[in-house]
Amino acid sequence: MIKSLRGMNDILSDDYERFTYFIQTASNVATRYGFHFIQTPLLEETALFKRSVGDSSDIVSKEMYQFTDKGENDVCLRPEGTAGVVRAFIQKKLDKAGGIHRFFYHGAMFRYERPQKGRLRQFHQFGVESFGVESVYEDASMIMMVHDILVACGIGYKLQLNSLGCKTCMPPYRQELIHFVKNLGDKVCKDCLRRLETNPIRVLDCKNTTCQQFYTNAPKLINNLCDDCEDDFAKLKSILEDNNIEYEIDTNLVRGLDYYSKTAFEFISDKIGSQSAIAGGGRYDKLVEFLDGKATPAVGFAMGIERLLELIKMPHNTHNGYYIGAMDEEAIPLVVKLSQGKRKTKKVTIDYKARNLQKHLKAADKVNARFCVVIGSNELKNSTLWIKDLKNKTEDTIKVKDF
RNA sequence: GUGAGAUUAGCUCAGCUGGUUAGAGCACUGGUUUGUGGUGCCGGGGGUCGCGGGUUCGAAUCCCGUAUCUCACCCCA
Repeated sequence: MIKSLRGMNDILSDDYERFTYFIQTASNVATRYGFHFIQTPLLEETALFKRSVGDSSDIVSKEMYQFTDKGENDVCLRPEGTAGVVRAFIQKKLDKAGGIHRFFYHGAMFRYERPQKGRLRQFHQFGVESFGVESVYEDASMIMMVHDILVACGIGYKLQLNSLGCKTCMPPYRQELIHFVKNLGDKVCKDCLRRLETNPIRVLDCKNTTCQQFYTNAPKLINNLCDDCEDDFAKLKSILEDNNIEYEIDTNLVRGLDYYSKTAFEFISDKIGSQSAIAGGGRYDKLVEFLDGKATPAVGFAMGIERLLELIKMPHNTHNGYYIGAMDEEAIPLVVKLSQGKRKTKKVTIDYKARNLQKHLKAADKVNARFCVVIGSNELKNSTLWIKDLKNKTEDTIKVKDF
């Protein structure tokens, strides 16, 4: 038997219902915030991700589905959504056009990782990107949008907030931290030593308890922000408070992608295992310029759909549509004909075999039909239909032409 | 990439230290003799016990390998 590739799942029945319900709910919220749908290719030039996400990240250095296509192009399946949207934004010359451009997207992302709960090789994200707004109000608006989407889906969360600083305050801080950790020598774990080379800020988040003891006195970025970043962060907090969004400051929160600056946030859930991040995002003011566009401030977020599916509370499925069946072989053509008419407006399930009434009622139940219509010899003779409302438990016999 | 556990019917699982034709519940299907469901009764189909080797008179059961899943690390949404 041929099986799907590792970490690549089929989405069907209940999962698919929740999947589309989420996409629809999230899209509606994004639309109300003034965002427009954008679809970008699944396949992009590898260089796009190397430059935007950053060579140092695991995502780019070891998790990409990368290959050479028949035209000798170095390409890869997108591991995340932002880079493609930024590329499209620049390619369509919207950076030069100026003004504000707001997009949302959803689709498959690919990372060659070891699968576990909430982590797949092909997974789906819903995300938004906003270009041209420098104000921290937009950052707050992003967070409120995630809040609205999660609330609409009945999902509880915890919001963690941090500021990653900017070109002015981040690099000096990073040097200070590296210096601090290097002074500890080999007392810290080897993961931390590796992080020093790749993403030094990550050491603060190390789960090793002995490492944590050494880091209690480590310098914190939040105390080393420049005036501009400091002001924005304070403002962001007050906007969220004004709008009743609860948050906690997590000075160890780091975004794994190199392009983030200033606002960084993560929505987490304690109900889905160790892969607890259900949404993450922040500001990336330098990325457009970095990808050869005209400098444009930007902010965005992405949500992991598979992780959310476990948490979504769907509205209850109610009785809906018709079930039509026959108790006599000769009535089957009529069943088909009636269903074709009714299907112009309603959901109709039919059975091609003659069965007794009990079977039909059971089958109608099973497909969650509101009405069960049955044609027997009596009905056939009188040109009538027997129809039962399965919800209100009432029944009636009506003329075929009145159906 | 590292460590641990799992894999038996469509699903959830039982199957003792290796011993006849591998079981249950649910699901599916047929009947319940013209006529009332989601919640009755009686029957039926369905498994190369993840895959490949090995040990043995004999393997679902023991050993090795491999794949996948789960959990944790790592990473991140």
